[in-house]
Amino acid sequence: MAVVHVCLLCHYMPPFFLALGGVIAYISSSSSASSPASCHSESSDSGFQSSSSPVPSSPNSSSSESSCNGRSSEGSDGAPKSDRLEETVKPSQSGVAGLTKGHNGVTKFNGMVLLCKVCGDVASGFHYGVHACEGCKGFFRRSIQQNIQYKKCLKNNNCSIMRMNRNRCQQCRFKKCLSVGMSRDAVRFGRIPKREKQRMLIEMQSAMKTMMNSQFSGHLPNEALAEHQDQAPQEDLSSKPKQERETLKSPSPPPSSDMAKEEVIGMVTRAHKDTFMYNQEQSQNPAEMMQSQSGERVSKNTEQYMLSSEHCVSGLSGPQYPESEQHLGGQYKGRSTMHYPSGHAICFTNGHCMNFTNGYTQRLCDRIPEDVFSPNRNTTYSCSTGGRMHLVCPMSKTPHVDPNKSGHEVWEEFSLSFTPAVKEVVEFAKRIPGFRDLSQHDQVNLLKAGTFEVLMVRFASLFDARERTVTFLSGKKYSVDDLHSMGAGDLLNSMFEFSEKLNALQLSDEEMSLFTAVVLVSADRSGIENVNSVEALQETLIRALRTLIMKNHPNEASIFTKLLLKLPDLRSLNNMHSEELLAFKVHP
Amino acid sequence: MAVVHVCLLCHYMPPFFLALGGVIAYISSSSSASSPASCHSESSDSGFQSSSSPVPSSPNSSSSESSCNGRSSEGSDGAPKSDRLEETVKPSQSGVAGLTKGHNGVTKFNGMVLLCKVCGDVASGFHYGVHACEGCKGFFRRSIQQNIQYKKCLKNNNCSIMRMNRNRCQQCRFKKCLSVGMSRDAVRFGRIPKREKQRMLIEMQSAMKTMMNSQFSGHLPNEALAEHQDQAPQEDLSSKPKQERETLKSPSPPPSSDMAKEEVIGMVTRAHKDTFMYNQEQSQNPAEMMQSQSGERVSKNTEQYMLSSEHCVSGLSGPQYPESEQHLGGQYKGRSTMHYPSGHAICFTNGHCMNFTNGYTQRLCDRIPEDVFSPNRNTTYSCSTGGRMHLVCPMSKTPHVDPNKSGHEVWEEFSLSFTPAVKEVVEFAKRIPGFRDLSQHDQVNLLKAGTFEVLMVRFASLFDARERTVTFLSGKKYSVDDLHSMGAGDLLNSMFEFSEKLNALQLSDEEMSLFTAVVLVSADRSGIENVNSVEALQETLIRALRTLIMKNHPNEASIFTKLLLKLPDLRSLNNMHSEELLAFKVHP
DNA sequence: GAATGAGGTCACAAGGTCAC
DNA sequence: GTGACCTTGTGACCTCATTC
Repeated sequence: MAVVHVCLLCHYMPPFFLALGGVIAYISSSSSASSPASCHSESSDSGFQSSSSPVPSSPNSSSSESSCNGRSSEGSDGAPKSDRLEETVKPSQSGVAGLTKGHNGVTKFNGMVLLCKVCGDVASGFHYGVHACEGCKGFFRRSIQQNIQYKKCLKNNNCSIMRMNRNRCQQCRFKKCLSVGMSRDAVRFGRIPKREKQRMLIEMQSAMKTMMNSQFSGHLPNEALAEHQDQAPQEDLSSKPKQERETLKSPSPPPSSDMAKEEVIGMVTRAHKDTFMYNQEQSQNPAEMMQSQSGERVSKNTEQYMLSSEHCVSGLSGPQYPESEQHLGGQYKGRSTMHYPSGHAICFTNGHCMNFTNGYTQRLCDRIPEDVFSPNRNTTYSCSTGGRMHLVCPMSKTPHVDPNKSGHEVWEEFSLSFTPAVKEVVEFAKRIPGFRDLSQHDQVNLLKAGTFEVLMVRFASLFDARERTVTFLSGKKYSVDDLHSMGAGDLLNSMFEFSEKLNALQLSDEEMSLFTAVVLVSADRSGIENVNSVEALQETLIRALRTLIMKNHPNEASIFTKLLLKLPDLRSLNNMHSEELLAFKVHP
Repeated sequence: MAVVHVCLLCHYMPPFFLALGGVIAYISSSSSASSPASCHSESSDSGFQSSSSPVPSSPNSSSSESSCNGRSSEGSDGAPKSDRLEETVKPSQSGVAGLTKGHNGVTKFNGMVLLCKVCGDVASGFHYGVHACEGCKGFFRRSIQQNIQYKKCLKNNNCSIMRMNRNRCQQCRFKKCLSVGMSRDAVRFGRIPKREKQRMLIEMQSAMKTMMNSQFSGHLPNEALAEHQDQAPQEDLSSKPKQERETLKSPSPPPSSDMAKEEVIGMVTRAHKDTFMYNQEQSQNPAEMMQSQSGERVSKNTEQYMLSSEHCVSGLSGPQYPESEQHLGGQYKGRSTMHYPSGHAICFTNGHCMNFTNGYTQRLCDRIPEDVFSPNRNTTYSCSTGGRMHLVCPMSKTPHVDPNKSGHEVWEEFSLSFTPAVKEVVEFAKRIPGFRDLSQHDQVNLLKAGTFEVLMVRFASLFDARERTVTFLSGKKYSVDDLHSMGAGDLLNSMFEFSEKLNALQLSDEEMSLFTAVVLVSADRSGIENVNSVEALQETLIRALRTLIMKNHPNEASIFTKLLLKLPDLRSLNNMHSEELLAFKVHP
């Protein structure tokens, strides 16, 4: 979950290409870390194939670079810079072609401009352990020298830092500096060791090559795919010893397991799409999506969702799944969840929350697990803060509870709002290949333990970290502050944090599908009978996910890791949520 | 800034030996020179002092120095050095086996890397009468050539001089140069006289022998030991697996990022080894370990551990950590842990467990978090099942509670047993590079949330899934059934399951180190102030872990994934454990 | 002739400066 | 306060004198 603010391939050079008169400036705006889409999104034309052959830096080419490297520099100094570039673009005298640096500070590599890891401006060198521009270098220096405590960020502590806006929020800029690794301890004096240069050269070339492949061919050739499939994610193949690389590249044909992976991916993706109507509504009109995030539109979506999903799921549960099987647990009596309560509702308060575990479970599977949890079920369904009743849960239509309604009525209404989503998760689970091969006991337990987590992932988009709002299922948005004033507490904050990070990954539908499947089978296993089966299924899904990620983001394997690291976070959220329920029971 | 708290041989040749599949690298990272307490307990007659904390590396670690020299971050040049190391490991042609020197400047002695006496960096030779690196050589040269009067030290005229910070205070650096004996009068031109070499060889060997025998004879097989002493190192190479040799010889150096990773690996591994005495005791004698898992031996180990670890940690926490810093949280008042209680004790019952969160935290950091959890702390310290009192926790000496003892006494005793382990975790955390750069608040919160999980990993070996026994810290084994009859419940089962899977991975020390570090910084973040910093640190550690896994198991990349998937499991265990505490509170 | 270190060189980065 | 430019080191390599 660590948000890497650099497109790894990339490490230093996250990027897009600019092809200019045959000379390529290799530039990144690493700052937009969270938007992998912006990485490698631009492709140069075919002129730029020979990644392995260092781009010759002829005098005239270099000047064009500087004039086009995307830097809207201050103008006055633009010309001199380009002049100096020319001077410095020459074969390194140290014998390692590649890295050159003008004394004006523009660091180039093989004719490619290295960019500031903090703001994406042109880097002037390796400062405090990071390729950085003069601005960020100076800023960081002042920050640490004078130990400045910057004013609090006025937004969400996650301002994007780009050349254009780097001066808007000092706190976030400094944070970014630290997060990309700037440190007094990381300074490197003296000249760059030959080997280092050599290494950079190789890295760069490999990065370019990879990029070329993925850019021009749309997707990776099978060979490349095979390369990744059984390897743990690597940030950069070139960093591996030669022999190893060769092993990786060996043209082993895609094994049958690969086919299985593709199949798994396809099935899970379809399952997801078929069982997540909210999402479908949302992405139904991409153009519209691009246009705005207007409350109205969302409102329409969510309303539609609430109407449609119920329908959708019941449709699914027809011929495909015999009625008997709908009762996931049958007469199974859930084991005590005392030690590990698994309430599935999404709601966050500061200690009080409704307990609707049973209610929804009942609707969900037509079964009533023996939940030690809810002796008073349906009597304590809402949060009371300062005398007012609130239901601070985005899965409800609104946090406001009609005081004229009876407890039962409130419950019914709320139940109506989240039931479709829960049902969808169940349907989704059932369509995960292999899930239904597990014992019913385990299916139920995974769902009990994991539904909240799946919903959290599915509905992460309801949390808008930038605006600090939560969109309820009615489509209405509420500000975090309002929700806090209604009694929401730490759980809400944590959910926001989680959502923000997850949303930043901008997962595709396919990825989201696989990920939620993994989330589900990774659910807490304390009540699982046959752990090995669950693990085997998990492994299959994990492999599929990895394959998918490697295919979609060959240069950002770390996304896979990031996703896995979401799992403990989800677990914590789940537990916090459960504890809310428990706390409620203790102090109703 | 990353504080390197490594206890090393000392001042001048702060070092430890690394046994690397036959090649011994003699390396140091002169850490805070101000930690004499734990340093150089042994000194050879030769003037080569040996470290009190020798850290043998895992046999398969391929890049020797990088993983152990404690050089910090930038490390860009470390890798090349390591490569050349291998190149230069060849029989001296001068007729005296032993000293060799690569033209890159790395001076080796019998395959051991000599370190700069000033800053601990890798020495390039014998400069001005002292083994020194290129940096200190140049610095000293300029100093005396130009007779520079450096600016007064801004601190106490006793800045520690390490590779990382050697440029921060010129005055102190120069002073250090002089104090270690650099002098224009001491220059030695030309080749080293045979006699001199011979003498050095003997000294070195004797130093090594002493060290091997007294410090960590158990870590190296005897035959390997003999090999090192009498044979030229390159012959050792032949004993290495083919692939490993090739890695070593590989001309392409690991990238700087890898270098940094190697450094992280080295530091974390050392931290782990230095702060996990139970482990050390266990592996002190591999031969014995191989023989049996007899209760008696374990018993000895655990008893030793309980005696030694306390000592160890207090040693660590001496001069290296100013008293003020010992108080991890200072006057910090922990936020309410109501929603996410973080008891750290390891114990499992079916709903009843002692609550010693406060007790241990207090001992741990000399601070008392405001734990809403324990109004009756120290009054409810044990499990009562069927009238009998039990303390079903392997971190205690025994599950049986002496009914004649007062609650306070029982608590004290139990506390004594687990406190060392907890302290060790704290010490370990502090030595994770970057951990101490987090805010104290976050350090404390991570420790609060993660200590249990770290302990769970560290002590997974106490759970023997095959035999279905748990070894308590006293060394005594108890069968699962017995423990269940004493009140242990689901938590115990889950712990068993977890341990079994973890143990199956057979992690090396290095891997274990990195993994526990990852576990710690992956702890629940619901109370974290600066999530981004924690995430950045996590990312660093994750990368290091991945690098390590890839290196050690090039064909089993899935191990990395498996490890990440342990995180949610740990989270669940942690939560179950916490819920035990909560449940206890609810039904004392 | 082969080691081996002093001293030189210069690619580079920290930190200072000052117009903006 | 920012950041382009400048000054002052720093240290990886190189050359060459010195010694065996």
